[in-house]
Amino acid sequence: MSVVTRFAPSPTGYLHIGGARTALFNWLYARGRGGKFLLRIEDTDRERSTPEATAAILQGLTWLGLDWDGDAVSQFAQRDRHATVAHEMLTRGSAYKCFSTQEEIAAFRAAEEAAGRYPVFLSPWRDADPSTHPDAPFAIRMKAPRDGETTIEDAVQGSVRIQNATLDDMIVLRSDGTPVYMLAVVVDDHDMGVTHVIRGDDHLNNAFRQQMVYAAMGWTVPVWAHIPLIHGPDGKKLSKRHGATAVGDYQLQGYPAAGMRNYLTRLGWSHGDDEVFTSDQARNWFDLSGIGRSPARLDFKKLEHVCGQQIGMAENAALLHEIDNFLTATGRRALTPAQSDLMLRAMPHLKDRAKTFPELLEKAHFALASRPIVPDAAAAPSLDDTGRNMLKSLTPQLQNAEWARASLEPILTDAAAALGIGFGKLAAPLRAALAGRTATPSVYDMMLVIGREETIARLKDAAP
RNA sequence: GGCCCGUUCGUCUAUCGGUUAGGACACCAGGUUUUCAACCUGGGAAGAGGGGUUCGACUCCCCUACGGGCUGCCA
Repeated sequence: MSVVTRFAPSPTGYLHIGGARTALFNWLYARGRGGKFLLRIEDTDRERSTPEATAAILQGLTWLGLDWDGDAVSQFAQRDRHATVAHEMLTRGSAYKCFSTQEEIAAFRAAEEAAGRYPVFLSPWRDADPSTHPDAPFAIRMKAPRDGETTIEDAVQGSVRIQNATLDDMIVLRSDGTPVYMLAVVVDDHDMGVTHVIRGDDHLNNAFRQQMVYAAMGWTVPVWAHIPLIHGPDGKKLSKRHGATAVGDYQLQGYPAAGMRNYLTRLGWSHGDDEVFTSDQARNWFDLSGIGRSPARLDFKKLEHVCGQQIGMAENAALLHEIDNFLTATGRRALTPAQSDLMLRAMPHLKDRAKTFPELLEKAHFALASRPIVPDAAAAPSLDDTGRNMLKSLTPQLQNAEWARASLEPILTDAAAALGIGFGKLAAPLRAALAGRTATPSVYDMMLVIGREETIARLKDAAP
């Protein structure tokens, strides 16, 4: 049996980090098994669903590199099919027409709660004769078993059992003829051939009722896998006050998608002691059995560490491409061809020193800036009289040097020795002149990347 | 309130009855160093509590505590 998974967000806002991880798990599971990963937009709540939200979700998935098979399916578009199934349940006797009004039900609930009881509404129409109300509006309720128990075999949580008596007969079709989410999910999952339902823990309780719909229709129940939710650093449910909860926020802050994927994959899932891995490894290793049972907290420090590792592992050209996208996404000017060229040559010296793109860009300043190089506040003090004099005596020696690290190194170390100072003292003004920054790659690497002419020109700019 | 789920270092986790309870991030100390990043060495740091079962429990069972989820003609 070929694996089919899906991600089914409701388009009521941005792509939440928790949703992103759910999508990632589904994607990983399907992609690692040559299966399909489908996308369904649960837009049946017409009040809250917006096309902007749908676009934001697709954009977030795309940025994360989670590609889906086929077009995104609109749940709302399937409403007729859902209604047909509800009526079929009626025909099969696994559902019935309920003429109780919402007011009656609300009143019942209020009374039960006031009496300190748990309000399970038992419709009086379950076994009544519907022909007594030929023209009255009705909702269709599923006829759920009243006794016994229902068990869910969950790939993460194990066997979960519930007493059927605690469940009421859920509505599957509203009195206005529209289907309810609980029915729509089951019908859609069945129609789309979904074999594995991997979703948040918050749906675990829903699975019981959904499983009853599968049973009523004689459909094959998918493999359930309810994964624990993500919590904020304080252990509470992740919310806006914890800072970034939208994947778009992370993109804008310059975290690499590969790092996000790696971190999110490892959050709540493990493969022995492996912490940093490639996408191929993630796909090959990912399995439902490695998913933990308790909620995990977001740890930004570890996220950054993993991102740093992923930047270091990335191909130079791919990194440059991502930086271009980052610049565009944050509304900044794209790199010129000349800047891209220098950036590419500088990349080997940059990618091991940065955890995020802004950090990498900052360290790439020497390659991106053009003369005259204006030192920032931290670098400027190095270009005092002493510093400038050092540069003045150094410049002529570079004029005819062979432009390779092996020959530049003795020149600089000898120069420092001649001045009776440590190399660090010489490197500071050099760094300030070449980059205008204090955090940069090695001075040798910078000189080699920008070349002799540019190096000497910058030194002369700083110490005329 | 009821039902369901969970609980190993600060955090993410390994362990699937027998380990000095391992790794990673973070932290502390030392080293290296050309800034940043990195790197090397060392260190502190955990089985929520209580009962069982067992020769032996982090591991299996029960209770309590705490945390979370659900409890709609929302999704």
